[in-house]
Amino acid sequence: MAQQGDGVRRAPLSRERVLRAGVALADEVGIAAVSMRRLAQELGVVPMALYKHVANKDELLDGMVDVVIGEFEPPDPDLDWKAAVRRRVLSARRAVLRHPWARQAIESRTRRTPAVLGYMDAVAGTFRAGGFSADLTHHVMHALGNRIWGFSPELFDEPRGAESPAPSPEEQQAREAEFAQRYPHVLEIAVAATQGDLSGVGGGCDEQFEFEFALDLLLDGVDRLREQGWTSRAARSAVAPG
Amino acid sequence: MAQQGDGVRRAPLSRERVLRAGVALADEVGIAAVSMRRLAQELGVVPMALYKHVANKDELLDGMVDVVIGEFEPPDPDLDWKAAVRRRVLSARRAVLRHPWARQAIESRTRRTPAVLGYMDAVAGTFRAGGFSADLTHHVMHALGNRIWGFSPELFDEPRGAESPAPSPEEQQAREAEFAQRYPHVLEIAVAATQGDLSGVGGGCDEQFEFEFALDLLLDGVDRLREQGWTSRAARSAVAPG
DNA sequence: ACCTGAACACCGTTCAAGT
DNA sequence: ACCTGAACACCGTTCAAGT
Repeated sequence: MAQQGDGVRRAPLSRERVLRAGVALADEVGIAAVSMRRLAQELGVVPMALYKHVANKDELLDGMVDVVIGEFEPPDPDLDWKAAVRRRVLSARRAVLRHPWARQAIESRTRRTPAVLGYMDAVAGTFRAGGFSADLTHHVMHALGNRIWGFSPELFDEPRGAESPAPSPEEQQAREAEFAQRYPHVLEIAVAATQGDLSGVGGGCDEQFEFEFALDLLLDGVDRLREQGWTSRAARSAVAPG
Repeated sequence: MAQQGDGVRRAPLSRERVLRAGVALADEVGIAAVSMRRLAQELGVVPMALYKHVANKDELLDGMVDVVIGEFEPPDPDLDWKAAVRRRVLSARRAVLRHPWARQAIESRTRRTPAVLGYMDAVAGTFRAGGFSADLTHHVMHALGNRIWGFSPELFDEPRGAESPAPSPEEQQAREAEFAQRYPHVLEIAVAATQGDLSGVGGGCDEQFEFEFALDLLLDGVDRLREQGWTSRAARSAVAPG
């Protein structure tokens, strides 16, 4: 039964629809709760039916990342290389922030799909057009690392959703005193980051500022190398001549 | 039966032993194959027994990362800040390379254990001792990101273990031609990276060189900021005055 | 009081039996 | 030829029943 009974979900399955449903489900319940079975249920379909559109769960996740990449906006082609890279990466960032699971999915995927390669090619092409050698472009891409996807790793804890039942004020104070003694420098930079508001260590720092700080540091750094005609051959032989 | 029958595994369980066994198992079979049940079996113990030493699987993984952090070697205290950070990070890199699963485990963990905080405190302390303000130190740590753990993200495919049955030479050539047309810049930088040896795109690049390139780029960049007396307040008001 | 086997509520994926 | 229910070989974790 329920074969043609409920009549609500009649749109035929397709890879596109499976992937979009995967993205929507991950947006709603988090990536950890996305399973083949749960996704099938969401689509009103038997789990096995998904296997006609994706080979396995890995391919599903790859495809979901591709959907996010599809949301990246290409920058105005008239921009100079630095502005173009900035815009492209900040557009990627907006997409990744819209899909909180995407960061972890991108980090754990190793498969390079056409969408992934296409994006990397566009970024590399921007550097090449800006006068970077293929050699330097390669190293620059490595230096940017996952920042080309618009995110940098979480250094500190994610803000916690009150999992422990709120310690008493005096216990809280004792804990902070111990923290200050054991990790004085971490405390210090957390204070510097939040101008004194310590609601959860590391909780209140301006991630967007950090991202752009690091991005510009890297772009300015490689710009300088480009101007100097840096090559990896010269860099290697400077360390180990011969 | 087997309660006292086999006599081989009699060392009493402890958190230490559980974590070390977890590390050894992950080294052997990969992190994906590490399950509570499998680990218990490896220790000659019923799965439930592990729960006396770790609260759950998340805590097991956190503990395993802590074991790896325990292998980091603190640098000679007489080194200047840049050399000290370099040594520390490169020591972390050696440990992470010894445990290939550690990279992914560190990326996916969000819990900040005492071991994690202790290491971050040491790195932050090195910058502070080198004349960096707490403010700049904070931004520098963010810019380094996961590179303080000794790894940078994989940009290209991991070398694949012949999963497809080796295409025919002409098919291989057709595939390469299509790749060259669709992703010319990716191809170009792959060629530049490997000096023409393209056994698997992106396969043969010198990751250690890339890592040190990016590390030095960042350290030199922040050194310049330190000399200039950079502050985030000034940087912010340069963008949006007032 | 301690320990643990069985059970619960899931997984991804295969495959044989049905139409 | 197509489709799919049941099954396989797993998970992490709970809990009640046993000693």
